[in-house]
Amino acid sequence: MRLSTRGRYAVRAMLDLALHQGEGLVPRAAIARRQGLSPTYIAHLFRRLERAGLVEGVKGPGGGYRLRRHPAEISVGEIIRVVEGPIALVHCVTPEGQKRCRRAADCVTRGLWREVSEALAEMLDRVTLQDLCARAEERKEASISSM
Amino acid sequence: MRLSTRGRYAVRAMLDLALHQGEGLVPRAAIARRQGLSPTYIAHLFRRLERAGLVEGVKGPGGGYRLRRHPAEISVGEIIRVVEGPIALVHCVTPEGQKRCRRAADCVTRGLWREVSEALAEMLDRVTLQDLCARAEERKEASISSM
DNA sequence: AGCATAGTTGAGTATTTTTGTCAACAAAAC
DNA sequence: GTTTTGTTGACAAAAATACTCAACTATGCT
Repeated sequence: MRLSTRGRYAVRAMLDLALHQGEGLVPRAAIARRQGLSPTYIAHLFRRLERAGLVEGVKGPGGGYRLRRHPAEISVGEIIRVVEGPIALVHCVTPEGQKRCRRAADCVTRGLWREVSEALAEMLDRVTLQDLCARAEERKEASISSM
Repeated sequence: MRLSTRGRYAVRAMLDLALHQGEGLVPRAAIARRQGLSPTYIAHLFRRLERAGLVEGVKGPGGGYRLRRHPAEISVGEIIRVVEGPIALVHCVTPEGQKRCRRAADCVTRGLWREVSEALAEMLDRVTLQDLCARAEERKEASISSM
């Protein structure tokens, strides 16, 4: 029941983008360096995020990535769904998964998994990149004031 | 972010045990047949559950498994923790996982994962085997009354 | 005692998923 | 036209998952 690195890296990379978007386009190498990730792996994650309309990649010197929506309009849940698929504790509560499970119709536990999955999705959808930026700011201020 | 079959099978097998506990010891073969699972795989799951004190295995003819606590005292969360480990969206919010992540101290996303993991765990801890039994009964009555 | 029925346990294996890397390519700036 | 940067598909190593097998132990029955 773990998030894979895909989801975690994608959220961290997107947060990095949100934190540095005032500086214009953010190149892959900068994100990779700050977040300690592989540049090419980031490229693959951002390809999905670009197709989903969350980021935009600009080629050429001075190029890089930028968010296509305001950080307040991008939720953690959306990012995760893009790179990991539906937020579901079990496959059979997703539209396609349901078709392939013979037990789906009268499975007692399935109802539970569906309810919990929906609650989990709601939690993740309520948190936006802006919220995470605010947390990062708090964190920074706290470390300064404690000096 | 999926539950593995370990967790799902364990919950289904434990529910099967709860539903049939009035009939005395429930042999592995019966659970396997009803739930469509491999008997030997069930054996391995129940070995963990036995060590955790949730079930008891009785050998010999007429043997089988039985719950060691009342269904109302066994939560789905507990079952999952026994067979899958801590309920956590990311490894770094567990006690051991935290030690192995250099970023743990000042990671902004980690706080989010911790909060969501705790909420998820609470949800799963609130649901007991008895609750699932009640759902199964409802299901059965509904199918009878609709005839 | 001896046989049949069950659970116990450790080792091993096949499959799938995850987590990347590599190399060739495309576009844009200068 | 060269350099910088993103794009894309193919591929591969590693880890996790989902089992199976075989030998063993305990118990009840006749």
